[in-house]
Amino acid sequence: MTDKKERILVATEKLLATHGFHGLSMQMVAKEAQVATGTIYRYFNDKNDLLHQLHEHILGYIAKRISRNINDSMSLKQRYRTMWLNLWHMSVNGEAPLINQGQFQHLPRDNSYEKKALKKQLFSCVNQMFDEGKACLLFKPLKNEILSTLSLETSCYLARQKINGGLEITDSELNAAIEASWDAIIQH
Amino acid sequence: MTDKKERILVATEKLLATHGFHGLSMQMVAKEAQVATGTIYRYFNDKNDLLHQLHEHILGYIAKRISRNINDSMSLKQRYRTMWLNLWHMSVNGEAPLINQGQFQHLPRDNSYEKKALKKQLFSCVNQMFDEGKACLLFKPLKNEILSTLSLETSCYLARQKINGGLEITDSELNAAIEASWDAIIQH
Amino acid sequence: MTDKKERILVATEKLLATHGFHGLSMQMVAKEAQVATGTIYRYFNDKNDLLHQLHEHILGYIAKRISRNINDSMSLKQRYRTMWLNLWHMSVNGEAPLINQGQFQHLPRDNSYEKKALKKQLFSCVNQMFDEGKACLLFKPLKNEILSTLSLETSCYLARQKINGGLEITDSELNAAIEASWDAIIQH
Amino acid sequence: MTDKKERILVATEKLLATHGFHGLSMQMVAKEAQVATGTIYRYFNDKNDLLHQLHEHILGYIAKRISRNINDSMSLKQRYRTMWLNLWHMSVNGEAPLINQGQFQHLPRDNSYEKKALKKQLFSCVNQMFDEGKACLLFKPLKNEILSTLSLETSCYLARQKINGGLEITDSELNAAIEASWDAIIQH
DNA sequence: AATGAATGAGTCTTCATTCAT
DNA sequence: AATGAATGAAGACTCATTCAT
Repeated sequence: MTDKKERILVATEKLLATHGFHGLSMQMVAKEAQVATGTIYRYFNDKNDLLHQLHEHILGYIAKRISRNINDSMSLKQRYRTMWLNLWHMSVNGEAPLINQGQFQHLPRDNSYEKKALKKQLFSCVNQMFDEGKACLLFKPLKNEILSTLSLETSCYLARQKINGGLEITDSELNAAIEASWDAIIQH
Repeated sequence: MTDKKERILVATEKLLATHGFHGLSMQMVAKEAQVATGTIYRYFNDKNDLLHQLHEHILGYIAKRISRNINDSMSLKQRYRTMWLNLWHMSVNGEAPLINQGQFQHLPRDNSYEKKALKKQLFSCVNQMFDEGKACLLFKPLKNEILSTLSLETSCYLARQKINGGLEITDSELNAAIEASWDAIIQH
Repeated sequence: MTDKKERILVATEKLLATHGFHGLSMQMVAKEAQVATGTIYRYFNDKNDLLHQLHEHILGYIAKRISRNINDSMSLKQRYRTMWLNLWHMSVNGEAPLINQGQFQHLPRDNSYEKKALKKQLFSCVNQMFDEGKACLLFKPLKNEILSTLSLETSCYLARQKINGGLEITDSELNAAIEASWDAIIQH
Repeated sequence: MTDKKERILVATEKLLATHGFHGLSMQMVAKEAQVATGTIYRYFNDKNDLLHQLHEHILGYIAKRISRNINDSMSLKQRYRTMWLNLWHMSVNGEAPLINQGQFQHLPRDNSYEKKALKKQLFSCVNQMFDEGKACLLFKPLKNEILSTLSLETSCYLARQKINGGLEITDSELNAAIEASWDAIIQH
């Protein structure tokens, strides 16, 4: 990817996190990325396109990040803990500030076929874990989306509260939260 | 509350859900509420204030709605199910379209003291349930915020996926999801 | 018509004549009309609409102006001379600077039904003259549009050359031109 | 003339006819001419210069085209008819789409000395015809510009109406129009 | 209390022009 | 000679806010 395009995307992500969707102007992006306003339009059709491409850019990043330090020889529980903490750290460290923030909800043309395909790819290692867990009767027989929401994604929701200043959480509480979310999906 | 003020708030909520935060103009609100533009400024200092008051308005609504059909004679499990389903129906029916959508995240002056107090009030019945559950050793000894995120709030997250078109869910799956989220917080 | 709308139209006509279609900015119009930029958009949908409405405004003016001092008791020749000179003076004095300048050619939505109807009205006295002339066999049996182009409209074309600085013309030459254009349409 | 310069001029003429003066960008011209944007500036100082040179280019074309099939052995009437029809066909066929359209009216630096000289050259055969006609007392003793406007140029004006869709004209009507315009300039 | 016309700063986007390659 | 990425001023249009009525 061109140097400038990359810089524009990075600048947009940063500003989107700070200012939100409204209050994000192309001039601001240009200034932050240290390019001329017009330059943005060489790489993106318009503001919408910029946000869409950013979305895909971020999804790609999350895809890589969520499966860090995961390999098939690990036990299900180990994989679960690792992914949960990957999400947690990514969220808390602001590596993907837009995750779970609904910032992309009002883009027209969203939920397109390509987006869904991308999400498939994103969660491939997640889906594999859930499939295996259900196959050996360790997990409850529910759709992967439901299992994920009940367990893995709680990581992001807790992180959001921490970031917003509404929640402090110790290491042992974090550990207990992981175990509790694990309880939600295993058979008892 | 004045008739006009009420109408303005209702119009704002509707438009906010449809158009998102950006693309919401005072003129649009005035038209939707059948009120002159200037009238809005009788009841609200500025656009920010309108959104803030709307936020509180909505929180108040949710407060009432979440505890519908709840009374102290019900068992903990019954209360949990009822509140979970109250949240679910409210979310799915679009009664509080802004719940969990992050639409209010970028308001300046947010997370103020009054907001937190309001949230306390909002979750008073929720907190009572968690406190009782922990007292009788049925629930895990975790902060109420964590318990809530792991269990009750999954209702909203699932509802959001349903609304976005990314998830279909049957009645039996819904029931299983409630049970699973219950498993997350009880001791095993 | 509102005072401001009138002022905007007048300003636009003036600037259009001076700067042409390109190089006419809404800011210029606003400044010339002594209104705020946004005010223009209370009365006109967009730039196109402004130009369209100006066009009709001008056609209306020409309609009144071309038939000044005309009445049915005058002979055909007298009426012809009067209309020819009305057009001439209007053109030369810059009363309708856009006449015959093709400034409206690139408006989309032009040549609409309403425009044609307006032109009918505009040329009603002209058409009546040509019809009478053909009825008494004084004029050649041609369509009114053709007769008009060959005779009356030469007034504008000559005026345009005078304005552009390409032609000087004396009173007697003017008179001769009227007679010559009369020769074009009468039977010999 | 260089191949590229020619291509740029041709592209500009085409786009000018379609899009009008406004809505013509150098990028569009470059794309249409299959040339890099910067290349245009090898051959033309700026956009104004491009339009000026295009104007001269077109005048040169018209000069050649108007005198096609004309030679001195033809009678005045024959020459008149031929030139009238040359103009007519050129206009109607869109060979010089900018003729009579006022597209060049607002160029600064226009009506320069060179432009006038060019026009002399352009109308040399026309002027010769009018001079001969006046010398033998066939034509009225008026300036050539006036004679031209009253007779020859009606060709363009009628053509414009036909193109705009405001006028349909049969062959016999066309013929009658030529005769009528001839009547305007001859002595009776 | 209510209106809605008016404002003008600010938004997204285009485009004539330059310049390193 | 030719390219086309980059620039940033300027354009059309919007909208939060005010104020005379």
